[in-house]
Amino acid sequence: MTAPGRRLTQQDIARIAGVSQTTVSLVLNNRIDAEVRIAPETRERVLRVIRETGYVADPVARRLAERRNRILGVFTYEAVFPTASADFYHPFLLGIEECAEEMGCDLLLFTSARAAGERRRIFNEDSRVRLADGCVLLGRAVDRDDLARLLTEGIPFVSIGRRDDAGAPVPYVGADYSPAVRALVDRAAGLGHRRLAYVGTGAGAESPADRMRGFREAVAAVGAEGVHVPVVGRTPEEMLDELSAAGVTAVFAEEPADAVAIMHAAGERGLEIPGDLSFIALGAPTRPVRVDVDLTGFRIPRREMGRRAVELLARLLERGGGTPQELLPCELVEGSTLAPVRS
Amino acid sequence: MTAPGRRLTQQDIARIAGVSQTTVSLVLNNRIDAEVRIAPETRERVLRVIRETGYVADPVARRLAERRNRILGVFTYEAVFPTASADFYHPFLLGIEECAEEMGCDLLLFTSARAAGERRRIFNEDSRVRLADGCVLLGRAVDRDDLARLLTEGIPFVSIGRRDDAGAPVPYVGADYSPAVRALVDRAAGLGHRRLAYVGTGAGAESPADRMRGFREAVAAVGAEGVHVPVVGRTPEEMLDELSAAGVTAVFAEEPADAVAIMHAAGERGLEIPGDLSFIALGAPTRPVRVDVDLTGFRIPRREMGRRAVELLARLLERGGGTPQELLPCELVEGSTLAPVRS
DNA sequence: TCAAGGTGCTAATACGGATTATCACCGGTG
DNA sequence: CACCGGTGATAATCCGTATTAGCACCTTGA
Repeated sequence: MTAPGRRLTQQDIARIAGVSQTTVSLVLNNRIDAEVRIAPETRERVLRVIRETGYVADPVARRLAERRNRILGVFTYEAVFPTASADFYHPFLLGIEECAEEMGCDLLLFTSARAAGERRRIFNEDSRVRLADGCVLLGRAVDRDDLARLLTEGIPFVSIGRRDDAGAPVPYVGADYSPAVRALVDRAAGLGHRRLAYVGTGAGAESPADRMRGFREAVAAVGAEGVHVPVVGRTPEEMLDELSAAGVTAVFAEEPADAVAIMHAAGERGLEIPGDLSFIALGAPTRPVRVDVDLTGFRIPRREMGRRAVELLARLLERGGGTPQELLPCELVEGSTLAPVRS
Repeated sequence: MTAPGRRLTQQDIARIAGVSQTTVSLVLNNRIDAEVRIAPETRERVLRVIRETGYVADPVARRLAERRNRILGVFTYEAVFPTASADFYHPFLLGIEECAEEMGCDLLLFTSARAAGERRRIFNEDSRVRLADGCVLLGRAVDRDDLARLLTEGIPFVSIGRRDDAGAPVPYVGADYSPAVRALVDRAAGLGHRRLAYVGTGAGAESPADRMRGFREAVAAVGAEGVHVPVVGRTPEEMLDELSAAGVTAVFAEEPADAVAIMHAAGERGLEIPGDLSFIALGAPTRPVRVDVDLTGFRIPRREMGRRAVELLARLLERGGGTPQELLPCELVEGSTLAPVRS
């Protein structure tokens, strides 16, 4: 039926339908401007050939000529289908896929982006970001230089997760961590907690920084005392020691997995949770962990963030201009690990 | 540094360096064949301009000139990032991504493939399969007509999962279910089981049919008795009734989730597992299920299948021709739900 | 009978880079 | 001095699609 070797082109369609390549292009793009006219029967004939042959325009050529191919790129610094953090990224991708599907766009995963043995970079020897109309960035730590370059090169993109300026404002859809953390601190304070701890880095990327900021502000506002317990290179037991020594009654953990680990250590020491010690998880686990309690905290609207990012990207592509920046609210999760402080 | 409006082209570089666009291209591609020569000083001059301007070749134009995308399509009949069957498809995708990454290919997810409200089809009004160099097919039930059309249109593809001929042989990477099931039946027979049951459809798609075939052959070979217990529209209790009535001592379940459900029902009736009733799971769960026992059965080499599919597709694209068909062995899982039959 | 105006389509070109065919030049030969 | 082979570069094309300018052809009206 079809020639096995070569891909069908408009030229082929034109030849079969007995018209010019131009006509095929015009029919395909439904150009019925006053400028250009195609007789209904010609149009039908061309459409029939297209239907019969299953012709599809080459997206590359299309992109070269038109600057658009209805392909949205998805760049992730980590593998898209990882084993470890699958649960964390999955909802974002779900949202992205849903929205792309609704908009009739295909998704291009830049899996080729890794320079041999190294970390993925958006711009490697022959970066292919431009194959897509625009792209969505996903990943905990987005390279600052990559961001800057995306901006200066004018490549349309939306980052999932708030990003500070990188020479210029960065378009993003983020989770509004600060108010969520503040609300939880307020609630803890309302339950009598006066010595609160923030467990985590609280810095580095924007999202931990946002949480930390919310924590500090709220603690100051309610006149409580807040301590920062770093987590890198320390065992749950060590952290628990520090918490106990500081007389902390409510633990705010950046990473739920840490909360779980410390809770476990606390349980081993005979502490009751939340009676003796309350735990608040600030987000979703980024490493695999068995969560068997109903942690108090908030839900990162990951799926919605994915959707929104694609929506904003689409808007960027259509109308251009502007630097969309949105923070989506996190929904509080009641849970059962926050209780009134023991008198 | 970078021109704000337009992107630099080879033409620009050529103008600045005082050479032709051809020369720039030749220098860039390091063409030092005997055919083409560039004087060292000219080459240096061009390279300097490139360095100074930060010029990078437009990958789109590049792809147009070569005849390939280095884009591999991934077509899934269900959403790629589903909530329900995530666990089942994930390993395949993991393998696909790994391999694509190693080969420097990007992955195109055909998210646009769904006709409004309907099931996904490869060929809908404006199918975009041809966007990619070739594609990998994933999904339990692959549409027969779609397969046939892929074949007649000569679109390079590899199916994950064995497929029967669809007018012509279909390229695939499958799991070798039959021998795996046979081995398990042999083992059960060796433990004294004489009345075995196959729980599942055992037909429809190729993979259940392969399992059923393995079951039937092995049962016949060892001179045991095999019953087929259909599963559609029946409760675990009903199936358990049938199993008991037939005096079955070993249950081979196509779908581990069914095994778990029936085991649960059996437990409720005071049956001991595997003392009173053995269970063998023929694969991985395709619906979310809480598996708290260590099921005897086999492991579908999903990740390997994903990898292999991409490898074969790559080979198909390079050398062309041939219809690769491979079945990867399933690794037996010892587990703890198969025991000697009670005397 | 010829300009005016509309209709239906196509030739030419752009997009940015890769490739092929060709060309100008120079020193050395017969 | 005509010829030749090697050197260094370029003009011309091509890849597949979109767009623009323009060309035949047909009707109408004067």
